[in-house]
Amino acid sequence: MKSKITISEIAQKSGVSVSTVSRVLNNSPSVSPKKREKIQRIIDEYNYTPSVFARGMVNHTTRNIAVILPDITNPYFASLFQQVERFALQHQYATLMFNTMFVRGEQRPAEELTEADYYKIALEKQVDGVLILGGSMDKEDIPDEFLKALNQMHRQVPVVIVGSRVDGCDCLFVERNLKQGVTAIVHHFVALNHERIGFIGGEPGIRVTSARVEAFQQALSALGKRVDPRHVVLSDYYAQDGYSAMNQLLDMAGDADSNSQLPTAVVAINDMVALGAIRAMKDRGLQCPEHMAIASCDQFPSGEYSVPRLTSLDQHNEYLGRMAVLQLISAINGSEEEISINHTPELMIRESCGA
Amino acid sequence: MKSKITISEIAQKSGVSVSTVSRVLNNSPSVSPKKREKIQRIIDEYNYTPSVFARGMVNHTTRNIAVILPDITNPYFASLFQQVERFALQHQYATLMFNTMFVRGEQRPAEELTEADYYKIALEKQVDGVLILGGSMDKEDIPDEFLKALNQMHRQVPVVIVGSRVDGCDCLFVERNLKQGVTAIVHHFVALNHERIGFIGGEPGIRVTSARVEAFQQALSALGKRVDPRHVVLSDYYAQDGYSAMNQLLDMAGDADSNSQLPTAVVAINDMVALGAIRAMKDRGLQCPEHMAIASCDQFPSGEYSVPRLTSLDQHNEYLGRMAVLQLISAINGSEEEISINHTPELMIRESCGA
DNA sequence: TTGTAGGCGTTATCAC
DNA sequence: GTGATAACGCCTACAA
Repeated sequence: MKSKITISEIAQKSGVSVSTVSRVLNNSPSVSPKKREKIQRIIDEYNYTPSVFARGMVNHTTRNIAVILPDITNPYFASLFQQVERFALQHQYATLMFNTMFVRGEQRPAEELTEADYYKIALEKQVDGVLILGGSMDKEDIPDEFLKALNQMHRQVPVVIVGSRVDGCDCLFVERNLKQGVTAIVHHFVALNHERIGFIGGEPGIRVTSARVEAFQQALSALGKRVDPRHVVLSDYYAQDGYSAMNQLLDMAGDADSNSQLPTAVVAINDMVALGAIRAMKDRGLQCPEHMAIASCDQFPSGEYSVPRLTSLDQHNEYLGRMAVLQLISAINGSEEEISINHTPELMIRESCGA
Repeated sequence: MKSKITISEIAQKSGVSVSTVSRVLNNSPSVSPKKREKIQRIIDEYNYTPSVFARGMVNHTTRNIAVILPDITNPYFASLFQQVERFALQHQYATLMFNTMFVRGEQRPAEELTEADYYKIALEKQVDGVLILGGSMDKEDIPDEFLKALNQMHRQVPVVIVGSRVDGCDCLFVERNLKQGVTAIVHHFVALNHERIGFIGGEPGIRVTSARVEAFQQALSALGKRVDPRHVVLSDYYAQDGYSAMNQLLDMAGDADSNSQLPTAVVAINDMVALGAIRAMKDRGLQCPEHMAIASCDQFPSGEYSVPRLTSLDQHNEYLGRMAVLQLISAINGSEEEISINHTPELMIRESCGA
């Protein structure tokens, strides 16, 4: 690492004091135009950039934010994160990303870091703010100690959580409208004359999932239909989980008394689950949507190129990511208020729903 | 941001000097056990962590690395990056991620940052090392000025590039074996008695693509077969590109004289392209693998749950990511030598190849 | 083994 | 409008 040029060297070469150089660096108005111009020339010539360390020492900021999420390999997080990184950079913030890998428990890193450990690491990195996407934050029962860690972190730096609000958590929230989209799917299915509708995928005990299941049941009972509890099969968020959930559903057909009771349509928690489910159907010689219609709650890229093309919800992740960053930055700048967002998932009707 | 406790306060509370505290912080041996223990207790009690700024001021390191890649939304980069982040953290390095979004030109961020701008930003962030995955680095003709930026960056901090070596670039490289996997696919197809084999997807002028196309042609001609140039349709790396490439291929069937000349098997640059191609076939009433077999060069998660299940190459990205980080860290620690890696893609035979 | 003191590169607060 | 100078929190000779 070549030792960098310092502000005092720039000052010398420009024949001024460090304070004056510092002034042009932070474009303070009180510098004479000619000096300013000369100094700037020298700065450019030597390709000087101020030391982040020295700067940090005095104003205690890094211009870095931390983003903590479970699994960047999951398209939902990837698309959200992409926007976050981009908009943060537009505001001169770089993004430190932490992948907690708390997916299905089994994938935990060897050292057994807990999510709270990640909070601690982020704090040690002296980031100016923390953005949390999903993860344990979204559990139905958040351990007190976890909540405490969160609140404590928020006392040090602003913390924005993309997810459902938690009682007793002081962090800022950017909430998705979890129910509206599901309701739209249900209405769509009912309009298509489906009588028995199921729900597959999503981890039980996680609020993204339970909120959607609840919306699913509410929408149905509002229409005077009831849900067969056997038609709700939760598992997790990946293709293999859609595969296993659909298999469990189809296994019911073996029982004589439930033979004719299979759902004719199912709501999948996301596109990957939908794909896995379609795979499971195919393995039993069943076609989607002919034998069973499917619509998913979370559109992933290229879902429109699958066979069949997936009907799903566009959650407008670009918008969400942008809003989350805006919220974080405004909090970093001292604002207390929560930005209210207008998040409306959009039903993209394609083939898998049979419309 | 609550003002943090400092080393001198810890020193006071422990009844020792700052140097002694500093010694236990950096576990220098010369501290008496009892003092060490007491100091450590106070450190823990007050949850003290040294200021990264002050530390950086003296040893000029951040314990941060930068990862620069084009598009985290692309599963290839996501899986690579996931491993990178994880292994870096195991070595106490946090990861600053930059998503250049240089995908298809059109997606460039509004401010029109070039990749060289990202290098500059990474440098300004004073990272200890830079990891570059794909991007302009992989172009066939790298502009001189770009190469210069790269070399200049490497003079400041170690730069590791995951990709094909570039003449005149001093950075460290972690190279994938681009050809071996393609050859395996070709051999597999030939063993399946395919006479006319095509290649779809991948951006022309990009070396991942051209190296594979070349390997494809070499493998074929080594077997005494020749490639119809019309059967090589390059486009890009996404589903829509597989879709358009396959359509272009199928359009040939319209020409009377080339009617029977369609390939009976194609190699796709990756799973997404393969999926798009299968979609295009379906739209014309064609089945994969019955009408045309497909195998891809880059396996993505859940490719085994698609219809048909995709035959593709497992590039062992976990291994690659780990090696890249190891290379970077060893360079940060002053090692000059390149780690030699043993990268061997593995053919995963599933359904789309028709085996 | 322990403590003292100088310096790392900025910004901010003063004088001028 | 400009220039000294004192922090900022840590590490590392150097002294003891």
